[in-house]
Amino acid sequence: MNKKLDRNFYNRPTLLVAKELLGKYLVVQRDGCFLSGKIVETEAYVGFDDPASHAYRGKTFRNRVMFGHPGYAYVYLTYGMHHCLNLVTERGGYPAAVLIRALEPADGIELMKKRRGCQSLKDLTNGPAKLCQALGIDRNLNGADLSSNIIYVEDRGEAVTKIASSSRVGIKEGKEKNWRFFLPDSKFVSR
DNA sequence: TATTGGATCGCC
DNA sequence: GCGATCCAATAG
Repeated sequence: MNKKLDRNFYNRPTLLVAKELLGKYLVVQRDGCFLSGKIVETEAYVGFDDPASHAYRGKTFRNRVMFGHPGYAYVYLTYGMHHCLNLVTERGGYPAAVLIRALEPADGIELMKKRRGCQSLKDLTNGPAKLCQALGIDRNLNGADLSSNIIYVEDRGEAVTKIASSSRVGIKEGKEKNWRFFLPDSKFVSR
């Protein structure tokens, strides 16, 4: 019943992918551990003219994965200590990705609690850096293929009824774009 | 080569 | 509200 999202899913307009990722499950399995969570919050970063995007000033060593083919993970370090996970969308050569901002923990909750040093279910994965820490996502997964068995997103057949949008979080420019999408009824949305 | 500030978090 | 702590992008 669970269906892994393939490259065709990611090779579409980023805003559409960002919305359709809501309600799907992010899975990370390594070292005999199976971790997953339902995606409840995303943000889109699109093209050459989006001042909030890492790609705005052109291709660099850090952001090169964003310029590559769809269906790969772009993981970067921010504030010198936190990792953030993006899923690359749209055609090769066009920089676009969806930032995964929050999950509802599903599988492997005990390991997530241990890694986060936190017992509260609500605070385990309700932020982009928190979910990376909980699932053990770091720059070793930068460029990872989302059609692999290490990291991927799957559809578990759950219907999404309500989606809300707002300005993106933590950026200075590009605030006029409502490119943050979330499930308004979820307790696991950030902030 | 030096400086600055960031798609954050957790504690004060 | 603020410090932690690395790296990329700027300025010089």
